This record gives sequence, C-alpha cells and structure tokens, in this order.
Amino acid sequence: MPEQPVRARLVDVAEMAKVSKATVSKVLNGRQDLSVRPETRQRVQEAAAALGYRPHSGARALAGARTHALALLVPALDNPTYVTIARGAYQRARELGYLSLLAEDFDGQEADESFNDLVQEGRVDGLLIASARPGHPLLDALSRTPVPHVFLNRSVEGSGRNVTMDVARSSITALDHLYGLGHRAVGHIAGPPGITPSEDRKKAFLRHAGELGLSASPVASGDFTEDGGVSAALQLLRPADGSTRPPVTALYTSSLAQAMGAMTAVRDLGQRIPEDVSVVGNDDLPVAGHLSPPLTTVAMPLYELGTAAVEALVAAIQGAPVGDVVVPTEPRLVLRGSTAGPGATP
Amino acid sequence: MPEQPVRARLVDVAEMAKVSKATVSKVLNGRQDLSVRPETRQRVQEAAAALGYRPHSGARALAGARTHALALLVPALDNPTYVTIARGAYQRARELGYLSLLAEDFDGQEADESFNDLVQEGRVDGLLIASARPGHPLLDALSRTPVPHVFLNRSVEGSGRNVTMDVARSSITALDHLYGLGHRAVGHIAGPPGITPSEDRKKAFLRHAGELGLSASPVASGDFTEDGGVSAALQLLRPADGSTRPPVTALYTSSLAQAMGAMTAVRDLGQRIPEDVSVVGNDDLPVAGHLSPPLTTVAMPLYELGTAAVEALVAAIQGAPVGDVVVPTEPRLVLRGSTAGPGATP
DNA sequence: CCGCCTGAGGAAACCGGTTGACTGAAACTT
DNA sequence: AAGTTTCAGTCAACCGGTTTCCTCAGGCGG
Repeated sequence: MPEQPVRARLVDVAEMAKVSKATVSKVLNGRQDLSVRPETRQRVQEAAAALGYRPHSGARALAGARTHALALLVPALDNPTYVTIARGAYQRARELGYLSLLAEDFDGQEADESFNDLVQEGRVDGLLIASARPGHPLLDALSRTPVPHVFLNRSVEGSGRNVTMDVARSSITALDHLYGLGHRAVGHIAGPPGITPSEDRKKAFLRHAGELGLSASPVASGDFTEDGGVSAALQLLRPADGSTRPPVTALYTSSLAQAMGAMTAVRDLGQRIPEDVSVVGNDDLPVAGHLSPPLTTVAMPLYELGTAAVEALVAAIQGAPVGDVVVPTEPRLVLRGSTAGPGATP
Repeated sequence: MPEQPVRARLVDVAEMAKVSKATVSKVLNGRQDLSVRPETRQRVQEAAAALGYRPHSGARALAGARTHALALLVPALDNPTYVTIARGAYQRARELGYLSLLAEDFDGQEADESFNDLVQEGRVDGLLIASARPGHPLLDALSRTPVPHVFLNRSVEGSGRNVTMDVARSSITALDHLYGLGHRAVGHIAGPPGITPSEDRKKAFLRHAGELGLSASPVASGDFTEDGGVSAALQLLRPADGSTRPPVTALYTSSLAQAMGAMTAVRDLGQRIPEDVSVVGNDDLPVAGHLSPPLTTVAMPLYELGTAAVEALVAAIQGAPVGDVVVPTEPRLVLRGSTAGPGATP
C-alpha cells in the first residue's frame, strides 16, 4: 500500500512548534508587524524545515497574498535569444522569492489565452512581456484588467515601463569593427517594421554610417528568421545594373538567424565569406561559433536583460513606481571568422 | 482614477443567473451528479460569458479539485527539439482543459527546485518529464511524494509510464538511405551513455549495420551539443595508420546540434560534404534547411510526442492506469544536400 | 387524500493559508 | 498601588471555489 506522506500544512508546523498558525505564517514570511522571541522563531523554523513545509500556492494566492509567480511572454521559443533572457529571468526571480513561468506568445495569437490562463485565473502576480508590438492584443487586455507588468527588449513607447538594452550601441560596435577593417559599403538587415529594438538598431546604423561617411549603407527588412535573412540579403547583394559585384562588402544583421540566412544567400550568389562579403550577426549564442565560417557577432547582455526585467517587475509588484530601464552592460564584439577586410585573400 | 473591474467571481455569476454558487460550479464543470433544466443551464452559461468569468485557479486547487495545470520538464531549452515537443504538449493540454507550463531542468540540477515550486506548492497536477536519466534526483523525489507523471523521450526502464518514439526505426531509416546511396562504411555519433533514446538508436544502428553487412560501423559518443558532435566526428574520421582518407564515408548523428558539429569537423579535416563525407542528422528542424549544405535529416514526430505525453498524463491524473506508449508516427527521411553517393563528383 | 419518489437546486462545511484586531502578562510610570 | 505600555503571540474572519448532504415542490400510485 502506498503510504501517503501528506504534504505538511501550516497547522502541522504550528502544532509541532507549539504556536498558532498566525505566528508560523508571520515568522515564515518574515513580517515585521509581529514581535517574536528569537527562540520561538527558531522553533518555528526548525519545525518547518523538519516537516519540509511548503506553503500551498493556491491557498496563499487566495488569502490575498500573492502567488509569488511571474510569467515571461516571449514571441518564439525556438529563437535562442529568448531562452537566454528566460534563464536570466528565472534565476533572478528565484533569488527574489518568485517563480518565473515561460509562455510562448506567437506574435499575439496566444496572448489572450495566456493572459486568461495566467492572469485572470490568478496564477501569476505580474507579467514580463517580450512579445509586444503596436496593436498587440495584450495591450488591450492590460488596459481592461490592469496587472503589474514590464516590457522587455521590445519596448512600448510611452508605457514608462520598458526594460531594454543599448541597441544603438550594438550597431555602432558592429559598424566600427567593419569600418576598421576597411569596409566602406555596408548593408544592414533589419527586423520587421514596428518592432522597437529593430527600429532603433536601424536608426543607429544609418546615423553612424553617416558619421563615418560610408559610401553606401542600404537597409532591407525581413523576419527575424533564416528565411528573412535570405531574402533581405538577396536584396542588398543584388549587383547594380552593369556591375558584377555586390554593392556592399559587408552585412550586419538584426538577429542571429538572419545572419545564418544571409550567409546562405551570400554563398548562393557564389560569393565567399569573408573574402567577398563579411557578415556580423547580432546576439552571441553558442551556435555562432559552429557555423562555417564561425560568425562574428555583437554580444548583447541578454541574461542581464532578463534579470533586470524581473527586478523592475518585482519592484512594481511591491508598489514601487516603475520607469524605463536600460541594462548598463555594453554590447561587446565577439570576433570570429566571418569578417575580414574587403577583398581579403583567402 | 483607474477603475477596478474586479475579476468576476463565482458568486457574481450566481447572482446574475439567480442561482446558487453550487449550481454555477456544477454547471460550469459539467458535472453529471446534478440535474438542471436546460434553461437554467443556459442562464448560467450566459452570465458566465457576460462577466468574462474565469475561476480562480488557487481557489479551485484549494477546494480539492485540481489546478488544471501540468509542467513539462526539459533538460535544455536551447535545444529546439524540446521546443517542438513543448508546443505539442501545450496545444494538446489546452484542448483537454489543462495549462502546460515549461521548466528547464539542467540535467537534474534544478530538478528539486522545480519539483518543490511546482508540485510541493501545489501548482500542478502532474509532470511530463523529458529530462530523466539514471540516478536523476527527480526519481527520488517522486518516490517520496508521489504525483502523476510520465516520462517522455527519455524513458525510465520499468516505470511503465514511458512515452517514446520509434527511435530504432530512425536509425534504420538513416542507414537504409545511406546504404542505398552506396555507402558501406558509416559512422554513428551517439549521445551520452545512459540516455535511453540515444542508447536505443545506437543499438538499432549496430544491429541494422550488421543486417546490411556494412564493412565498418564505428560509434562514438558525445554530448548532444555542437561540441559533442565535433569531437565525436573527429574520432570517427581519423584516418587509419597509413591511410589518408577517413575510414567512413558517412555519418549519422543522434541530434541536430551534433550534426552541425560534425559538419564543422568534416570541413576542418579538409573534406567536402557530401562529396567526401555524407551527413545525416536526427530530428528535423527549420535550421537544418539553412546550413550549408542543407542537412538531410530523419524527421521525428516531436510534436506528436508532446501531445501523446499529455494525453497519457491526463489519463493518469483521471485515474486511468498508465502504461508505456509509443507514438505511432514513423520517422521520415527529409532529403537535403548533405548526402550523396560516396565519391560523388561536386 | 396521503405518502413517496423524483427532479431541481440550495446551504454550509471545507480546502490552507493571511491578516488585522485583540488579549494576557510583564514591565514601566507616576 | 494603580494605570499604562510594551511584548509576544492568538483568534477568527476571510479569500473563492467544490462537494456532500439537504430541502422543497410537484407528480404519482394506491
């Protein structure tokens, strides 16, 4: 017969420590509004530990306290960028006594589902939203049923609760590197219109291209996927009439997947990387080192973005005023084999 | 002042429909132990819809009913294999009235955390475990505090609750393809020892290699990562003393990442793909099409694995006897550019 | 006409915590 | 010595559902 080591409850701890439920609750939650003798406090803590006591999340949530859970909404989990962010969020949440759940929000389609399941059913205390874009159904739901939240990576203008990285700086870093190698005609593969970090990266790219006096700095947009990278790259690399060589000697892409697509496109056009065309990707992830050639990237502080977003959200839940946050860590160039001077010999 | 459109509660619905809480609860949960007039039923349903009523998950959980949530524990989220599985699980869970949460369990390190946060705190009704391996701390926790669960992909011998795919068939599919192209010396890159699907794939590989009478069928193990693929490939490709050519003309890998690593290794040895060495990967995912050359893979029914696991778990939660399940969908070869006959001309 | 059954729904206990109001004893004032 | 604080904790209501046991009204058979 399977023994039933029933979960220890608050009363069990109380009984064992010879105090009341109230005292146990207050001690374990570290509340100040109660004075306890150190020895009592210790008895309670020992009893809780001995019984392996874990408060029932439903009961806590019900009693008006919080669930101590957050949810991170990402647009696509097969984009490892978000996995890194999620790890940072999970870890930091844990340190702050929260559990971070992960939900995929395929560009808005599942937003209402998630919102209902997680917020309306009272499973979480707040949302980390990485899937925002203009007109996203979530924005609507949030205005109808307010719940603590922050936007990360993709910001929402005027929300006053954006947690972002210095994406402008990433364009500058990439461009400076390519310029230093001698490139004077550089193309940029941007993300879909309306997605903030992508727009910002693009603006910074164009501005800095102007500052450096590049002879050409065309931009093409595409999804953050491999396919998006392929088609955008083909636009940028198509030789001008009468020429046989691509109009740019280097590409800087908005995502890692786009960089992979761009590399495919370059090769399909019979060009070599990096001899004919250099490629720099955005976001450094393990795969980058395993492409051929290994991809030079701009490493963004993704993990820190996750931790910073959690910190901001938890502060908001605890009543602090929110505000826009920019993760202080600077983008960093990771030099690999996909970049070289224009016309380099193999 | 921000209006507070307080969540509708059960009583609100009851009031609006002019019935009692009990009736609303029973109607909405579709219980049979109550007879209601169709018109009453309808009034209740309309009221619930009008108020946008969603039951508070904590309250439900407390009241002894279930949380209607499951958790899927995967060993690594940056492995897109698990993302596909997770999507299948999420979708099917939803259809069955459950919410599927996702938790990363870095090969056991976070298992206890997750178990405590999710199971002990009563957040979920059951676990989908994709991160099992011999000696995993979770197995221990499960025996101490029983909770409905199934193992997927990585099975646990003797548990009688394994949901798996026909991995043996995947080896056969890959090998038949390579054999058909003329390969007689094929190497296999397996996963770490002790991980069931990897062991099974390896055994099937060796058995079928024997059946086909291959002249060589060496196996090397490595992590499921790119690096694991590189080092295993280097072992398999090292020319025998006195030879200048690799001892095998094709490689079949246990994961997609390993295949990417293998491709890197092949190139680093100055060999061409597929002219000198063909490569077949396991699991078909979008990236496979964007490598150079595009990777031939054996597509496994990952999504279906997720759905099947959820079905098994939900059945278990509802008291049905569990049992081992093999997803019926067969592995399928996805032909791309990384395979050709041995010694093919470019 | 009375008792019994059945259909439709209601009353209230309960799940496991949290929380603000309250109490008894000891210590301190005046 | 009596009143007032402070300390250390307790009491009991409450959160929002679910579930078991009832009740009530009407129909039916005898």
